[in-house]
Amino acid sequence: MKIGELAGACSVSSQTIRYYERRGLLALAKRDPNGYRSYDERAIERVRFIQRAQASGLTLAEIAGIIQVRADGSAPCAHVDGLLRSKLTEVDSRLRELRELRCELIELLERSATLDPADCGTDEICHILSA
Amino acid sequence: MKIGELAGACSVSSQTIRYYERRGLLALAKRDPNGYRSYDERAIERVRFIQRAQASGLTLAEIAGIIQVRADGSAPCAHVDGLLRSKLTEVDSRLRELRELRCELIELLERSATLDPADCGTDEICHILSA
DNA sequence: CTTGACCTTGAACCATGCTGCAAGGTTTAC
DNA sequence: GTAAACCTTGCAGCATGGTTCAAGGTCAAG
Repeated sequence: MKIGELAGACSVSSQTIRYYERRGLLALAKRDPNGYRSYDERAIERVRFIQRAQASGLTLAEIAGIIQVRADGSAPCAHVDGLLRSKLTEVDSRLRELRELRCELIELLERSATLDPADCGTDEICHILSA
Repeated sequence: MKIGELAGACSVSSQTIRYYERRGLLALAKRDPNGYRSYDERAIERVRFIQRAQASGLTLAEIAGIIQVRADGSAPCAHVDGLLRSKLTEVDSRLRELRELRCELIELLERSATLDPADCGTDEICHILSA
């Protein structure tokens, strides 16, 4: 399987595959006599793993870390569990921030609805966003 | 008022002030005979405006756009209202995404709690994140 | 035998909001 | 008079997850 076929099977670009290899997410590929990278079915599974991990909010660096633990011979379960927990904490605090931001935006929009643009003085930028 | 004083008054660095100038968020400052930038009180108000707009989730590019409308002589209220509305839409969809991600993380963590690391086969990276 | 589609490498570029550095000039305090 | 603390400029770098480019090699179809 050449790089383009692997990429197509996983709906990413060939460049992305090479990028994953550089980042240590994919092992150095075997090469055909012409120098082309050659992959087997397990490479598809590996890319899918990366995609599932990304969908769980893990960064490529974190995913590379998981793969490294496995490569070192241990089950990365405890490590993964820890990552998922801290990711949950991050998501929760980001959710709090966004909810606050949402409130702020609603307030500003209500204010905007009651203000007349004609009253927006030239000595300020815009009274909707004034102090 | 020199750049460091303005920066201190707004709790940002001098570099940030220069950066805002380069980005078109602050007008080119008047210069003292020695070449130092010289600001008046209104510069403080301007930086505070930028900070409030940022706290509302607007990007520096969007804030520069607002300032440009004002510089062109019009009240930017309608423009600001539009930006705030689209920002609310963005925040709402980001909230949806994060809530989904949170569910996904909870499910994975429940799964993690029921799986035994000893069952995590070497033919996969980690069964917590398997298909 | 040429055209087009694929493959190779390394490096630069994208957005975002700054921050840091180098190499100098100025001002203030002692 | 000298050292610290400010100011100037321009340019490079950070993190993130890729994308794009340049300049070439390989392969299959017609």
